[in-house]
Amino acid sequence: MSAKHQDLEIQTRIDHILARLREEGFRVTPQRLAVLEVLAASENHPSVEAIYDQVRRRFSTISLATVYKTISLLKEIHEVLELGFADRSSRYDGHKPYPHPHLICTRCGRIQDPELSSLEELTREATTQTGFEIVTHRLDFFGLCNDCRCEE
Amino acid sequence: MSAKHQDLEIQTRIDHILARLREEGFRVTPQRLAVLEVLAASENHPSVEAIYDQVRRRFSTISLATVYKTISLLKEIHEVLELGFADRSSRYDGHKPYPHPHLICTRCGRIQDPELSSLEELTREATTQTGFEIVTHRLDFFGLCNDCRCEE
DNA sequence: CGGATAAAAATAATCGTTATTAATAAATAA
DNA sequence: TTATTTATTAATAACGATTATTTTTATCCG
Repeated sequence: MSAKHQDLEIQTRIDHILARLREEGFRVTPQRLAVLEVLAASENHPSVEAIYDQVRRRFSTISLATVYKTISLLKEIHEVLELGFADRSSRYDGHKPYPHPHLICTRCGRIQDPELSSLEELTREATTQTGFEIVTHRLDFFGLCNDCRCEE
Repeated sequence: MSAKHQDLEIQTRIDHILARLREEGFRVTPQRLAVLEVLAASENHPSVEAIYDQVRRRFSTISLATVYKTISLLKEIHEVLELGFADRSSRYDGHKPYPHPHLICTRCGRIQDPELSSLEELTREATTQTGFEIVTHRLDFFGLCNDCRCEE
């Protein structure tokens, strides 16, 4: 994928979220724009701290609370996906704000999105077996990514 | 399953964990016994608070910190599975202390264990697609259990 | 038993997140 | 445009679940 094409994709995503904010009656402020720009541009499911650090480079006076509030707002309008982990840390996905599987490298922290065609079948199996009406899910695989596996 | 049979199963589980504690060189104290008895008897993936409340009925002087420490110890020797959720709450499974799928009712909080045969296939798919060496996983389905679905 | 030392109780500290409040700025009306 | 309304921000206090600390107690093993 060319750099130009990627820039376009990012801008499209930003525009979409801006439209969603207006649509829901929320104001578009420089702080919100800065946060969602970081989320749209980031390829690495950043943490709140990582977002805060990035945003501060261009917006030195922004408050950490504002970052939290903005992320919370984006969650509310379903434009960001929160990945909370057992160790109480959270990472955020601003690209695909709907449930999908993740592969998490326990060595370098990298998070990758696989396309798993058999997930649908698995959901069906769970439904028929238990009588649950399944609304959403969360699926994480943990292990070593290709790079870390070779370095060890 | 008869009540007697269930009692036997619970006792077997308790004995196993006690053996594991001794094996690892940890002492068996009345507090630890009380906590793991609750974990072994509970069918409902209890929270720390729920365990604390149960234990206190028979052991009124036990400290909350002791409950935390005991659970942490049982995690360490891989005899309890912690399920940490995005809202920072945690529930504990003392029956199957290895990764397995869960169905969580978002209305009543009930947690059920399905047997999903296609999970193995899914893991294979993730491995071949990404080059990850998968070590463990976490899979939760959220929705309405059979009872709650009918009551709504 | 008795001593070494792990574990428990009580409580203080920690830390990520949320709530509060006064100041600011965006939207709207005049 | 300017005034007015009200959402949003910044700064910081508060919160709460978990962890660390310290003193006391109790288990284990010879």
